[in-house]
Amino acid sequence: MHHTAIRTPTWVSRRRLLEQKISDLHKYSNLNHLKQIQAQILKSNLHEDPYIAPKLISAYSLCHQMSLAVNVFNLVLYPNVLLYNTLIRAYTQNSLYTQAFSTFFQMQRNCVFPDNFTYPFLLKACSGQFAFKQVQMIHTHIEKFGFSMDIFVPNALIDNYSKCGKLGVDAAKKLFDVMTERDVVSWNSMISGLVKAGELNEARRLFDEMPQRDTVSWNTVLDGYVKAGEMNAAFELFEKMPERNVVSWSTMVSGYSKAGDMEMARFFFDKMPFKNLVPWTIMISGYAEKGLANEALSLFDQMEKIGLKPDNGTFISILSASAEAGLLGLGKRVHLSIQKSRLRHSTQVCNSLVDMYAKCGSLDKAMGVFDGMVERDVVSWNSMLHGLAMHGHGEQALGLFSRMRREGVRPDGVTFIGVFCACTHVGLVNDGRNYFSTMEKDYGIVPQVEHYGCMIDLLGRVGYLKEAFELVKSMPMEPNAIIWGTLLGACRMHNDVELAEVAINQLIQLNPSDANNYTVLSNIYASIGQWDNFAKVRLQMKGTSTPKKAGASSIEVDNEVHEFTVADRTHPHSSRIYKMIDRLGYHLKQVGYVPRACY
DNA sequence: CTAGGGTTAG
Repeated sequence: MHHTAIRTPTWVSRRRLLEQKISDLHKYSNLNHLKQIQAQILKSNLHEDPYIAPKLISAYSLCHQMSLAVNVFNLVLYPNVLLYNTLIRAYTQNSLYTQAFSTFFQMQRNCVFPDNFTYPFLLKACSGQFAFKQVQMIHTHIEKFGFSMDIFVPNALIDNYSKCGKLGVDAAKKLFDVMTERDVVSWNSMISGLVKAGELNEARRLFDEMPQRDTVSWNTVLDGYVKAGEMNAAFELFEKMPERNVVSWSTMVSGYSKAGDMEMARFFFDKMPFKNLVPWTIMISGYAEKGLANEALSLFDQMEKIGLKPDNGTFISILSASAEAGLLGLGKRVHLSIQKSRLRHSTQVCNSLVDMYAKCGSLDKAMGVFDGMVERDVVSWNSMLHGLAMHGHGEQALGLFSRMRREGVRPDGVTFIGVFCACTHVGLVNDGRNYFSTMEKDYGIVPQVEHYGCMIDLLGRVGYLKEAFELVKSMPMEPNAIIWGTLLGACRMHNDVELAEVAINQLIQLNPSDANNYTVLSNIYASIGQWDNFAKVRLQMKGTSTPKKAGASSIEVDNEVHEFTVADRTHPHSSRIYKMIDRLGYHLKQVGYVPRACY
């Protein structure tokens, strides 16, 4: 060997060094480190390098820094298919499906053609995220380019189609029927779509027709029975299965829990040969939903004791159940566990915490979590806004809305529901009307039936019944039962019998089998002395059935939830409770409260 | 492809 070794030119070594650093990026996910490297890349003029730019985008994507990732992308003058694929994948990794979708079309506008990787990134990672029309557009493009692809693409299309409602399932069926070659995944995806659409019989027919079935096929049909609440049929199928995995067992646990049979759920849970986080989550959330805080708490402790680390799904699921049932104690316990975990800064988890605290009435704690968040998305703002509005802090809620706009967060349709809810609670009719008229003009949000509902409630409550009714008539969509119900509520408040009759008749038309509506209508006729109409309605009523379960309120005392319905005397301290209510009623009347008139 | 999962008027 010569004593003077051949030196690598500096730019090559620098490039190699950078490449090495970039390859190691995923190990650190350290943002400062990343920015340093990007600066070096820019200095070396390597940002257009078809190998380096995608690596950098992926690294930023892993750090959830999509705006920085997009910056890298925008620096490249002529992005190629690899770069587009990387960006699409980065978007899907960060749950930004709309952006992934538009990037897909942007690449075609720029005459960069999708390759065999583009569709898998788009379809697989976004499975269940696209609306029917979007899947249809992707489908059209695939057919236009006429790729000769493996079975993966049609399978992914069926999967995506079958996750967007009835229309989607029909499209999936069509595609499934024309496929010349099908594997077990094609069948399973199709069956899963039918199960989701509630077409259980059709799903079962296909299942029986399959040339061969794997455990997924069995699990899918099992889930179909569970979703239909047919636990006996589910049990029968479960016993027939040639092989059961953790999903099969979890499906059974979930089914019994949803059916309210926690003993059977626990029986299956205890019998499972292997448990991952999912059955633990199902079981704990199941207990929580039913208000069984102690059972939920002890199981949560047990899960942590055996060394299982809850993931964000576990946290979110249990928190949502705690919020629903008002279990502040359980929620606090979960919060403690979150603070100790590496998920303490997860936006999704914090959003659930905000919602839980707000729904449990602990607004200070909700605000504390909200203020401590490193990154807030629109859901965070919506949760906090709605929490404030729900508990009567209308002004604070509207204040939060202006803060949201100041910080440059784009409100969405849900935000406005919170805003209207706040206006309703403070009685700010003019503000509500203003927000309603500007939401489309200034924010590009087309009012949906829900927004009309809020406005009708707002107008109706303060007695602007005519205006509320005009708004109902002006709706671009068919008013649903909730709209008429809201209007009816307003009529009740302000004793407008005529309009109440209109509303209730609409309700009966929409849902002729609901006996409740006939009762209300007959009471209206009774109250104005139209006894012939009263008799007519009572006669109509006889043909209907299904009295609904009475609405219930609940309160948590010492980790135990007590539920109450109208005229409930089942509680052991019932007489003391009613004595207290009477005293409260007396005091309320003293200060001028007039109970609302009821039909 | 199958089991748990964040905000939504009355």
